[in-house]
Amino acid sequence: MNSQTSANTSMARRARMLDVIRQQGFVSIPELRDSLEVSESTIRRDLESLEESGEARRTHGGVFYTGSVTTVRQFQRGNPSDGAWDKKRAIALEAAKLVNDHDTVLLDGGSTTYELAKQLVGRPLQIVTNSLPVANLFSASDSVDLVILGGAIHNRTGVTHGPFTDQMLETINVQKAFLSVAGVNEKGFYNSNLLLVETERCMMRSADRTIIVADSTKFGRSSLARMLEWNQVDTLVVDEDLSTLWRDRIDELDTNLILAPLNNSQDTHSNSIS
Amino acid sequence: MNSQTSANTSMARRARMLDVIRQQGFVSIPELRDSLEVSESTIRRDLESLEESGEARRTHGGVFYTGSVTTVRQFQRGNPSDGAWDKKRAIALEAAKLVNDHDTVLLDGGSTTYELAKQLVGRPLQIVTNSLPVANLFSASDSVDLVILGGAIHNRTGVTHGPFTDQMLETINVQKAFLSVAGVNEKGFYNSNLLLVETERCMMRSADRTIIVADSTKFGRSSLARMLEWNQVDTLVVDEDLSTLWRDRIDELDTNLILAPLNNSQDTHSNSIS
DNA sequence: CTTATTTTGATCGTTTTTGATCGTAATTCG
DNA sequence: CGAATTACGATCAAAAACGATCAAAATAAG
Repeated sequence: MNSQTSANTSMARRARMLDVIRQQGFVSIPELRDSLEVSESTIRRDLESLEESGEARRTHGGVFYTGSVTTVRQFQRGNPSDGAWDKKRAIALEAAKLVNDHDTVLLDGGSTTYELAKQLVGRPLQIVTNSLPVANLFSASDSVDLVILGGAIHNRTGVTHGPFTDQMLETINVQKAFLSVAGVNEKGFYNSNLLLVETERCMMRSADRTIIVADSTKFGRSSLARMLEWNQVDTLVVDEDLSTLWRDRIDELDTNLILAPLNNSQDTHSNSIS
Repeated sequence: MNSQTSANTSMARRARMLDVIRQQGFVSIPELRDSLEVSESTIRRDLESLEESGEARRTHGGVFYTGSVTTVRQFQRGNPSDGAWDKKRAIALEAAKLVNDHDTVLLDGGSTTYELAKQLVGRPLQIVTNSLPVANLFSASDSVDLVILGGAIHNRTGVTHGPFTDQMLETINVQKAFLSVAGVNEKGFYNSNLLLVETERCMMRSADRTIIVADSTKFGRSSLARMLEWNQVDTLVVDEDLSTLWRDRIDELDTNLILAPLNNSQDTHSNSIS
């Protein structure tokens, strides 16, 4: 009941900014300037920090919302439980380099592919996905042609699967398919659900290149259903914590291995994605 | 503005300060100075101690309350209340009554059908939809079997359409389909996009009953593409602001008309946020 | 009543944040 | 393919906020 925008600090401003971005999906900088009544310079600076924390993604002409799941207000102190998250993000950065503009890309569900999707927002691409969260990321974007694979939703994960999905995949061809896994061992790649695995097999058949994204903790683990054999996979993107044992093993196969560097330094200004 | 009678000790002041901080979530130092009528230096000192005890968190420009489990303070979440929004909600309430438990229901995109979807969350149903926002509503629900119609995403609206969608609809049968429209005139029902209209025709063919939800402002308006004729529609749900002219016209057809009462009571608190 | 200790308020130099300007890069349009 | 327009990042000066220091007022003790 007092002044409406009394909270005139950078933090409060960024919170409001993020609110606007979330609501609209995409906002231009002049719009934000009018809406928040600060200079464009300030907007740019805030956006820089907002992008760094992964909550938004800048492009020429504005910002996309990529909303991290962490709605919790966090100060500059690092979250202790981010070990695995750093790996996923590093993998996503490397995997994003494998994608060229105007590619047709298939994205599976899963947290790592979701991170990859966040990196791809704003680029001119054709995206095919069976993941509801991934689809939400791109749905506001003009630069992306988005195709959703229909089918029944798997409740926990928010991905479609089943005969509808598989049938639709048969008539689709993509250049690169990015798949996630629950486990990797010497026999192949695993996931936890039989129907999902069947859908992922269809994905592989629809793709010219199959790329697996998996953090190093997945290695040596198996799961219920075997999805793919080693020789069916073209490229594998893993964080550099992968043991030398596995590196050597993969060397002997004709699967490409890409190791994603884990940037532990707080060098945040050098990462530019073109 | 209150009496700061004899309780002018530092402890009492800090207690009041914390009260203000808790209430507002965030306060600037000048605000606290005005509110407590002491100098800024004193405020700073108090804040220092308050931060040390972990009850508040200072930042440049002010203080955040961190006292207990931070009720994540939303700044302004207010949706600018539309007049039309009340109508959509009234229509949604009536339309929800047409749905029985364990029905198979098809939901089109659009703001009115979205309101309907919100009313259906939690009920045991099979839901088929081409709308990304609608799918998100149900994706976390255990009681719903959710099927998404695949296909290309129409950017602005977040619904799938096109040949994939149509093809998938051919193999699907639902009991009731709820469709939204952009306009209604004496010739039939209109929407703005040709491909979307084609998809909606397929929806109608897949449904035993076709139900149109449209608020009264849509009547008399046409749009680019005619979707359906009057005789293809079983039931029409409209708010009670519909003119008598249109009521009489519809009376002469064999389309069921359901008028949704507009509750003018301020029952705006029942909208729940997932 | 005087003195010592604590608390408060004011001042000043330093740091952070902000807004404007300008050259460069990207995008659009002809 | 080149020109015009728009958006971007870097730089710099002004403004705001901060911490530290010191004097004045209030409180407590001798």
